[in-house]
Amino acid sequence: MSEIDVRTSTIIILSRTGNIMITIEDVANFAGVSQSTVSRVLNKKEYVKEATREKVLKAVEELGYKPSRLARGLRINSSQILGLIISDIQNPFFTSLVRAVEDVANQNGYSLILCNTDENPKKEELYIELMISERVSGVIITPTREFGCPIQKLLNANIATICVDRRVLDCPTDSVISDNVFSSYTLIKHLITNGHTRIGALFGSSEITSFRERLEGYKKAISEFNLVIDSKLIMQGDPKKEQGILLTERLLNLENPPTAIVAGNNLMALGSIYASVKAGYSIPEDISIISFDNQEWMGLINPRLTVASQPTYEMGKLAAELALARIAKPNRLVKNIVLESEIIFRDSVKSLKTS
Amino acid sequence: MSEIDVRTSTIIILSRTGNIMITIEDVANFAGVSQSTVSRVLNKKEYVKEATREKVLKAVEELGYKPSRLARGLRINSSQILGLIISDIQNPFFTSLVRAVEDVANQNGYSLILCNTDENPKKEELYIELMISERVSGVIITPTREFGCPIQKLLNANIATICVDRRVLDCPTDSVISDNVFSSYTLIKHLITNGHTRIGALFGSSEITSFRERLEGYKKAISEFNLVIDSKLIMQGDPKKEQGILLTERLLNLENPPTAIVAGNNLMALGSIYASVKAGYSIPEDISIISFDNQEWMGLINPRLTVASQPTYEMGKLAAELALARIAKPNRLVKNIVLESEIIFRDSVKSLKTS
DNA sequence: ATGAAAGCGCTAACAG
DNA sequence: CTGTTAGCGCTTTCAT
Repeated sequence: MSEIDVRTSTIIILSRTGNIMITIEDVANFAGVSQSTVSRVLNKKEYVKEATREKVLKAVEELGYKPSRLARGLRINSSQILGLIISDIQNPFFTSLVRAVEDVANQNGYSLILCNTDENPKKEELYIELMISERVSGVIITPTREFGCPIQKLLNANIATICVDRRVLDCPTDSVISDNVFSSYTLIKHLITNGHTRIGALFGSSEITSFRERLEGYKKAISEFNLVIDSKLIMQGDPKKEQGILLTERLLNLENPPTAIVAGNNLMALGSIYASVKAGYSIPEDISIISFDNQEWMGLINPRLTVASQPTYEMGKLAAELALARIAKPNRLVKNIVLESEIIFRDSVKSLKTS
Repeated sequence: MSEIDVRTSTIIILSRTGNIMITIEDVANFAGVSQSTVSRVLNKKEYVKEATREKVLKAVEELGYKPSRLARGLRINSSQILGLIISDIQNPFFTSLVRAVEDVANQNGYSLILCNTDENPKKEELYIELMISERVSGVIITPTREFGCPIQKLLNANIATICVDRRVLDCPTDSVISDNVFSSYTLIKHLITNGHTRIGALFGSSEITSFRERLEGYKKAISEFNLVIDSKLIMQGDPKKEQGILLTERLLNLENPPTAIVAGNNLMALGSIYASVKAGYSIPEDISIISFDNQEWMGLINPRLTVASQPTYEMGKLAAELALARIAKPNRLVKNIVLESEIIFRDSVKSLKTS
């Protein structure tokens, strides 16, 4: 790493001129009106004589006035900020969700504060408290667990709270999730109808809605086809690449290994593919792999991965809209939205059926 | 899509209890001290008698007091918020950069506001003005162009401003970028030493630092080896997948097509691979492809992609640290940091040399 | 249609 | 060591 200073401090000093933040008072003085008048034209609530309006607008323009959202927020007791608390922005699954929330937020005059919990309840609690301190108008959150989240604190602080991708079951919040049970069930059924009877599963903790429900879908399919649910085949751990690798290795080393593996999310899929290839298995010849969370690269690798694709942008969009709706009407009925996933059938499943 | 109401409005009403935001005054009254004392123990600036301190802390705990960052920010004239203005969070290149900024911000008691410009100067200006309105302490930005960005506005508003991944050349801001010229040069040299003489290039606009410099590195390598710079081989457009596809198709349809293509970023690489495969070319047999911005999937596809990998987390981390440093010392010398990229040689380049 | 004045919740002199 | 007081920049009655 190299560090280069390409400019001199002289230039800096020259550039640091208009340091004074200009306020509503400056605008009022400049326009020769009162602060209330300025406020009125800027918030266009009440009627102002056209001539004064123009005077004010000109002053605003001239002085480059930017109202302080801090002061405004303090006064009206609302920051016009939305908080987004997700587990990890580095997980591409959350990326378009974040984007959607940001889009909706900004279209409606809200700013977006972003936080990553890393599935860590301690961090989650800290961030929830931060949101209260920031007096955000709403929070969209992927809670770390279904019971015992400090989400009630947000509700008590009168902050519109929306769960996304996951739910909490011990307090009444709006939520938007995807149809995890059904999509998991469909995925597993696809495996079974292709002749697979021993299906390894890689999931995150069952304290998290999505993984609990996906496991449920898995079991439902297995039972429905009168196969045995072998607990040795069900692996649960940190839903990241590393655990994906580790748990796949365990699965592959089983006395009676699976012929197919379902990965609980894109990161575990990544790990599972790594581990399989590294162990000398070729996909889908030696092992079939399916996953949740479609990613662009999954259609690019060989073989192209069969996955359950969730409408992540849509989820984020709806969550943000629910937040705005609850801000507008705090006592509206709680709404729990479930979105359909799309199963994308590609080439990572081998048919074991002898035709 | 289905919508299910699983809870009744009764429960909601029951849960909406402690709606009143409790303030420093409440704490002071509860503890039987003045507001200043409460403020003092919470900001641990001055000394407070141990007994009073405990009284206050107990009151804070008891009442669940969370100081309003709005009020605090207004008073001390600093929001303790960092703004991050990037082109698009959906581009995975920015993902770990965002993560890094968020990590540093929160470790230092700052919140993070996120904005996407989509390379749109209008949106960029809007967001810059929003940052001023939010009275953020610092802004980290990937400017949409090297000249004419409204970044001076931030400087005038006395907001610490750091450019990341790109620079502006018409006002003095700190910056952290990667060594685009050199890494591009190295990548192209690798192609040339493998016998490639006609190298197609897919870059974004030269108004953007990274693309301008990568093009520069490209030309430098070509010239150095006494090859001709053929402008037909140099394509520039929106640095996204769609343009990656379109421009690759043009390249492939040239009368005298290239034997290798360099993609200016991960999205163009994605498009280029798509287009090549779709046109029936196999990589690297028929066409060699290299790219910038290493992504996990690039080591997973067949062939594994040769790329220049930038230390994105490190870039974000340094940018955030520069922001904090400038907030602490507004008149420090402007610092421009250049980080080394790592060239990862993999399998997407075919040797044209006959041995 | 506009101005005066109060106050949102907090910090920071300034006293004592 | 602690309390009193005066704002930070804005919105919002209440007058006029």
